Amino acid sequence: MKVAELTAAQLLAQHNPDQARTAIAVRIEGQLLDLSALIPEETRLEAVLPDDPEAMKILRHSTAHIMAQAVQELFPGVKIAIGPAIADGFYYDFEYERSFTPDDLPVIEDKMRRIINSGYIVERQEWNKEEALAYFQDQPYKQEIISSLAGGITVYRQGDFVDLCRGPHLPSTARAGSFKLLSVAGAYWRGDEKNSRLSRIYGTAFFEKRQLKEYLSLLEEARRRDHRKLGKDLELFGFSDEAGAGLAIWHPRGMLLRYLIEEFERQEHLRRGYHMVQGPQILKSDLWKKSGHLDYYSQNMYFTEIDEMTYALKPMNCVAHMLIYQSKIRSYRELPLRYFELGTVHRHERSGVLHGLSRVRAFTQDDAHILCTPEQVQDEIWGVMNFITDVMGIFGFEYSLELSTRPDGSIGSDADWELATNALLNVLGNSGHGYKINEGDGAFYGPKIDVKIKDALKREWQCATIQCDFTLPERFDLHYTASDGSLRRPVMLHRVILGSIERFIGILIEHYAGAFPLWLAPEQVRILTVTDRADAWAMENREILRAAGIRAEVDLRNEKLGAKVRDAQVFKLPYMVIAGDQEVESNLVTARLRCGANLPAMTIEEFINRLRDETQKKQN
RNA sequence: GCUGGCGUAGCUCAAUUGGCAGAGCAGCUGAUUUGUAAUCAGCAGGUUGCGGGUUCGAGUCCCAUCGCCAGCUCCA
Repeated sequence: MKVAELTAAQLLAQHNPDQARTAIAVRIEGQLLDLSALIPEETRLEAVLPDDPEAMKILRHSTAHIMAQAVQELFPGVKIAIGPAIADGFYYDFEYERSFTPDDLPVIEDKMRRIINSGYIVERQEWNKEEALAYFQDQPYKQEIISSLAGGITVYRQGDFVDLCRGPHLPSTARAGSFKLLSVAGAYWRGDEKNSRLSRIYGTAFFEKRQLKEYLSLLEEARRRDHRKLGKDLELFGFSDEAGAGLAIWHPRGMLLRYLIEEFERQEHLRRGYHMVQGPQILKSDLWKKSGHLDYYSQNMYFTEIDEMTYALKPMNCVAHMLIYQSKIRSYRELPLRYFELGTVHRHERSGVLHGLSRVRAFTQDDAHILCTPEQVQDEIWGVMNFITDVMGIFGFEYSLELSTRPDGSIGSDADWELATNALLNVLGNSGHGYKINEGDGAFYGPKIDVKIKDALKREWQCATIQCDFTLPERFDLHYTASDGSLRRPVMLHRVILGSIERFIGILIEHYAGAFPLWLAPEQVRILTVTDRADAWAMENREILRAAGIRAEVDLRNEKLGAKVRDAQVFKLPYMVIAGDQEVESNLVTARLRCGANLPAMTIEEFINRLRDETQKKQN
């Protein structure tokens, strides 16, 4: 008996008329399908409604098609490539006689609105290869895609515009929501710079206008918090054309912030049984040959000649730590050995990837190398994991965990990989935190856990990482004497907590929007005088605060109080102390918080105690 | 590195088709002695990133270079 076939829309209308009106697509056994698809009448289907996570992708992908249609109508002869939905929106790649510019965007948007208002039915069709190749004869990118596909081709038609697509799509262009085209950029066909260059237009779309507005204001907020902008405004750091690209220059306020973070790290490491060490900036090339960096990393290294001998600026800190381990015979009783270094490394990053403090050519890692027995590996990883959790908690970051496992072409024995991978997995399992596994994404020398934190732009940054290494102990022929007198090979862990101090500070600036918690504020208190009658009182109290370890300054300028408050606010200083006739008279402190609130008058001792309490909490 | 865009005073920006490089803030000087986000006035500030070229004349056009921005790619 033949089963009647209906479109998904018809079937939905029969069983659930309410949903049929707002449905974007349907889901059948987990598969997304168009409302226009023909399906057997008795199929169980589920409506994909606008609040469904999949609906957003469909909307954005459909909006990309609408944009392609608009571009094709506005710019005859344009070649269209691909246009997928992405995390926050969509893009479409085009090839045209000129690059698109931001000025084109409003024109395209207008056209898109017209297409949406026309309410074209979006129709799914199945073509064979020959039909598709013939139809897209002027579209080389589509031809290439068609040629690479096996079997039937599905296309979507809306008005006169037909695009190759797997779908699903909105049932009509009228169902598109609020959208905005955001930027134009260069891109390459299939992401390969050897291929022809395309002009990419990025946009975003939401079902509700309110959601679009929220997203746009989030983008605006992200721009406002950009660490490159705040770093300059708050006089933290700078760059100089004369110094060179990707080389940060730390100004007094930024250096103080950095010092506070580094000092915090030193104390935390000492507390956890690490030894502080330091290697030189340049080491002989032969040593890099031994470590393997010359073979695997030399294109990123800087070299120099001294006495006819080649040296390299260190791109990583591990090598010197190997030499320290090797400097004497090691017993199992000494292990684990944890060497910690705030190590500055230099890497020749490609010029196009440099970005503020996030990607630089010289940076400092809070690097440690742990050498231990195989039996100790898991405890050591667990210790590092706790360390990371504590530190992220102090800075108030959310983070995600990823395990990267053995890649093709790796070195080390199966047993080594199993031991290390299991140790990492066990720690992740006990962490109480979800994690993702990236199969085959580990380094060739060992598996690793990466910790990623989110910044204001919701970009994820890799900070902490724990990596097992099977090569270096081998290459440096490290061993220790075991309890039975035999010589054994130690296991080595590389790990960083903040990763790059520079990048971490960049993230911190955006995280706090420049308003650092008290313990990190370079200038914690500024005393603002109302008239010069308070100058002596202000300076005297600055000294009292400084003696108590508080970073205090005075503003004695011949300005109105309002102007001084404003300047202190612009610098996002945590505390302002007002110094006028009243304060000189009473000898009490009147403090203003950067949120605008005033504290009741108190003695300088009470004020100091308050600041100490707040600093100790190390929280926002 | 690739593609595109950009580079004017410390900062934010202006300068008609190629036709006298300008403003606000910051700085300095003076006045003002001021109570919670900008007191007033004056002065000074530039080889328009650097180097070539076209032109009677270049901030503007061309070439090269350095740097910045976006994206691609990269991040053993």
